Amino acid sequence: MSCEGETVALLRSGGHRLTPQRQRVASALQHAGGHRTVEELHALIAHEQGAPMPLSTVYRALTTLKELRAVSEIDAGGRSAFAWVDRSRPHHHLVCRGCGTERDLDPALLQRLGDAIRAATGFEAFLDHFAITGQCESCRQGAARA
Amino acid sequence: MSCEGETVALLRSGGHRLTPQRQRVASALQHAGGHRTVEELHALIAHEQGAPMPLSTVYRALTTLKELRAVSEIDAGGRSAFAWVDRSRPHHHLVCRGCGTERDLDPALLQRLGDAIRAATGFEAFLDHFAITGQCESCRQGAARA
DNA sequence: CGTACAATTGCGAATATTCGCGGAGGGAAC
DNA sequence: GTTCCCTCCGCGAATATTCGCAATTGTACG
Repeated sequence: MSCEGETVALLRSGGHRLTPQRQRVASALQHAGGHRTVEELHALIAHEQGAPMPLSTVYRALTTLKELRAVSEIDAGGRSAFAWVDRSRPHHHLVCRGCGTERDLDPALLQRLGDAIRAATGFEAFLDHFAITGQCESCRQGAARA
Repeated sequence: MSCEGETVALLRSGGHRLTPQRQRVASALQHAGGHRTVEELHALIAHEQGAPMPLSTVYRALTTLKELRAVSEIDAGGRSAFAWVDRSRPHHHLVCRGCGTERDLDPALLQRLGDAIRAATGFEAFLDHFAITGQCESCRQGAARA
């Protein structure tokens, strides 16, 4: 993965400092892929990079990266999970409250929402990575019957 | 506020039990209005209802009420806040990451998103009360200049 | 109205997340 | 390359949130 360069540029962009800790957290999340909890990242960092890092530093690095929109936080059923954001390929989740299944949502729909918000209010919504809860079709039918 | 009847019906609906604790938490949130933290609700319950209640019970009642879509949870800058949901009058927030200001968003825009999701996937999105982060117009212009 | 059963509460302990502080180190200016 | 300032890190403590378990209590049923 061509991460180093991207990350460096990103971190520098917001007036934030480029520190090894942030690079390590970013690298861990990029290589792990998908949604990862803080605990998972903490373990990955310790195992795969040789040296451990205090948990609080992982939290702080993630907070900073989140401000830069380099990572997104998603509330995955109680514990929060983080994912590296690929802004060129946004993706979103539909999470069913009934059965817990999760499917992806066409990003175009959310982009349309973003455009509408911008047109109506001048506000630019950050819609890189969203989780929308609701009820899937089969659960809805099951609930209607009961 | 005509709360008692509504709340009773809501609580019974999901196969959940109607307990005094849940009624008290619901009542506190309804009468307080707006977004409230757990700590605020805990204090309100103790003061205005005479008897205190363990914090963990407040958390659990809120979790249950959230499942029933009677309350919504919003991440208000680190600590989470809860609000009573009036499903007949959904409202949403645009929160600027730059200056922190917050404004309401026309619910029709989100309703359109919900309709689109339903048409495309059969999934019914719960869009009663949403917070969307982004950048307001003035902060955007300020950022562009820098 | 009494009984039985399962959901719920209260309590305290476990876990998750944030914070404050003093020292260390990034990076802009010379 | 050196200096200085200011942000950031590591650490431990403070907070916030969840969990386990025994006792309680809604609710369905007879």
